Amino acid sequence: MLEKKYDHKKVEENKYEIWKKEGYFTSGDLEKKPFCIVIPPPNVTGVLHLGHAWDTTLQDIIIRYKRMDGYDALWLPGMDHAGIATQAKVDKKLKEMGMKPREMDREEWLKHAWAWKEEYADNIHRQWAKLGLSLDYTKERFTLDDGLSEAVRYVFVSLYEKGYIYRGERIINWDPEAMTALSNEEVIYKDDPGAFYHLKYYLEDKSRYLEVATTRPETLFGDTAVAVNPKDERYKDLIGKKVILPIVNKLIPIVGDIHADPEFGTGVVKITPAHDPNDFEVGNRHNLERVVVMNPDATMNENAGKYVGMDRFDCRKELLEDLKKEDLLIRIEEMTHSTPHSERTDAIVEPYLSKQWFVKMDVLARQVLENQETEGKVNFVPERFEKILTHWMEDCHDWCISRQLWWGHRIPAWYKGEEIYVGMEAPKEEGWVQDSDVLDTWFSSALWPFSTLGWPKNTAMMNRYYPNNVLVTGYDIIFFWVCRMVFQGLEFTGKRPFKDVLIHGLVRDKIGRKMSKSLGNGVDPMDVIEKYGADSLRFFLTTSSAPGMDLRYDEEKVASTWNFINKLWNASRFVLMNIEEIKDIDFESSSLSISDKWILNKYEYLIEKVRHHMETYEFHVVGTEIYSFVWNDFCDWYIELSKIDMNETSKKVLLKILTGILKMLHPFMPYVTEEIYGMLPVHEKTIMLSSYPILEKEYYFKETEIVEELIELITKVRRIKLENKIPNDFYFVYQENNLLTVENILKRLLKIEETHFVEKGQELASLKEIAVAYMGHTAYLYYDGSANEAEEKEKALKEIERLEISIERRKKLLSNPGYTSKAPANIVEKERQDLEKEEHELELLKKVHNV
RNA sequence: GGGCGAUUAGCUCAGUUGGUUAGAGCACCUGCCUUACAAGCAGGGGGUCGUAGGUUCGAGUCCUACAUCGCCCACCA
Repeated sequence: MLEKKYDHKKVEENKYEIWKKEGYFTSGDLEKKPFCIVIPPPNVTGVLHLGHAWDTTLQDIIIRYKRMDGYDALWLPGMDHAGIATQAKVDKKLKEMGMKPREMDREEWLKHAWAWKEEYADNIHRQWAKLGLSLDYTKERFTLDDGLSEAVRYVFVSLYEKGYIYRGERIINWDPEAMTALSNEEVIYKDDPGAFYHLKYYLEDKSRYLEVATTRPETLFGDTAVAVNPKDERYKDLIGKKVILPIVNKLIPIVGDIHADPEFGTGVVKITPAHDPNDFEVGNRHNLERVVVMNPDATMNENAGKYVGMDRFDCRKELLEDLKKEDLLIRIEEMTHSTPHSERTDAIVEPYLSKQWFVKMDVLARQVLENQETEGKVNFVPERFEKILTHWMEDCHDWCISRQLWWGHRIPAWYKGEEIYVGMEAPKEEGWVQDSDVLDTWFSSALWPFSTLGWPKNTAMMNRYYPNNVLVTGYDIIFFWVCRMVFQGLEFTGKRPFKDVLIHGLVRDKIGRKMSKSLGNGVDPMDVIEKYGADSLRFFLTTSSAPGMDLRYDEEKVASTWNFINKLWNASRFVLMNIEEIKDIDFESSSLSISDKWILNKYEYLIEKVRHHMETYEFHVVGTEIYSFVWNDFCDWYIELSKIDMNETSKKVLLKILTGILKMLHPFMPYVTEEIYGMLPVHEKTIMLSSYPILEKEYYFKETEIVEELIELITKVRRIKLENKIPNDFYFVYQENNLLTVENILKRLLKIEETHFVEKGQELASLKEIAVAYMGHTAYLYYDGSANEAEEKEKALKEIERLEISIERRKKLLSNPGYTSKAPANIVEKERQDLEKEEHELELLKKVHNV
């Protein structure tokens, strides 16, 4: 027997270990149809937050549903080495231990990094277990393991051979703190206070100067020209002449280039080809020299003259002083300026000329756009997120993939003098030196849906589980990750990597702010589990918002989910108390009572709705449907009705429906459903592997309307009793005989005394009368008391008025030929029926209240 | 500059292809320790669906404009 109160700690103890030990999570039954989800690999940098809990629970719900519904469901776990993020954390830790990570031997450093990885992987495993995720650990992968590293090398080599990977000097985003290149996606623009510094660039003959505005004056050491628009009448004549670069006193040309916008500022732009992507292009057009003025750590280099060795911002300050002294600074225009920051280190990113590896994106992107026009497209749920993919593909720049880091996949390129060798393995001859850089983390993540299945080998797993059925992720990493998986998947497997992408939003705090470390408003899912259990957290996370929308974390809602589970717990307790001797759930339809039929009917509709919304990933609808069925239909009405005449059939119906509820709730709340399921007199070894409820059309009953009528009648009488303070020894007088068939129900649920249930016609003149109209029928209460009849009459009059208005509207509607001819027939028919019903109700009410 | 989302009860959110009386949880009011559950039961109140137009027999839902809030992309000498 169940305890009186639901205890989530007790319920959730040990179950995960058993599931895992028994191999319930393990996929591979070849008799069944395959279904596969590959987990978005969390970074081995830290702990999982509520966003992970949400993301993974969604996947677990899908996987558990499919597993129960007869699929060979593989949910493949794994983690991401997260190059720059992990390296930063390992470095920080080493520094705290008093070491100098950047001066360490690379191999030595990597040992520390792997130790870190092991520690954090354990941590993540523990959290996955707490959440109850049914991951197939026998197939777990890590982005740096041998197989995945081979896939990475294979992809690099073959893209290189196809000409889609090249090495070149370009302006890239340089993170001076991590001292590595970044991709465009790893740069975040923030509005910072800054200024436009207006400088004087004198013409060679010093007859006049050009006013040049810049936000980064320290880059002037790298200026190799100033540009004006060739159509700009103000400066047209100056093209070809020279100006004196301030402070440096070097002559640089004035070039005519469309990059200079006559409308913007003074219309004169300084050109620094080594420190600005646009200037780089201008430099190419005019064969300008590229002068790099900074070191990798963003201190000034020897090209900055006396400022050499200074930090870029110290240099800016001092340079401005010097410019002022020489009267070369016209003014400082303060403004907020959107500055690029490194996503990981937050350092201000320096556009920087550097030799890096790139993926040429044009052909790869076009393939994706073409594929999205076909049947084999990637389906986004909700659909609107497809635009993020297509926009990215329509407007993507070549992808800088080399990173000046140690933690990652080493680039499979070797150099000997000017020669380059790119291959899966190192060249055999002597003298080749491997590129010291590693690849962008997203380069390996992009292969995740298939590299985890053994690709590039032609494995059985690959054949069986690829493409994946669905990918679940947040909208914030669509262009980081989803886009890249799609183009790599198409390029290397010829297929989309996954059929569907289910997109969810971000978890926010109670007042709508993004959860972040700096705000300190983060919520640790492990704390929530401690307080309310994983089942409550899971149900809350997955049923509280519509697909694609953000979610506000609200502890009260988690608590309310706990209450729901407690309700389920107690309903189960009631059922179990009553069905001990039941050994099967087979019953004859002929033995079903009207209330049995009513609940079975509702139950079948529930299965239909739940299955439909599970397939379309509308878990919030599934949640609401089950919630209201359990609480309102099953607990409030059916259980109460079943108490009146508890017989073998109703016991079996109770068991059947409870079993179905547990199964439908299992994907959402695996622990408590397993606990209760195990106590049922009829069950399999685990609910996880039991079969999901299927529709049984024979339980659609049409003759259950009387129960609906009863519910309305009972509700109305309860209100009248409560509002009029009518004592329990009232008389209930029914007008129609069909109420006799449900006499017991009325007596019990309305607490009518045995002798007080009487047919219309008996003389009760000494008592007061209140009429109850319900769904076109009437019943009466007679009682000895001082209730406010006037008030009841008032209510009846209000009801009459409402009915009259409604009838009037319906009549008008039905006499409108536009409506009757254009609206669908079933809608019009329903309108007619409702009109008839209301007219009948009105007539009755008027008669009863002598209006 | 381009795109997206939101605006519905006091709060947090649902609301399928347009269909009549717009739902839930929490909060609120009234009465109950009724043998599964007081973290509960029974009953109740509360919304001119951001604004203004339009389409339609019919609009929370579709179209146009506007307002407010938020997000993404691009640009930013």
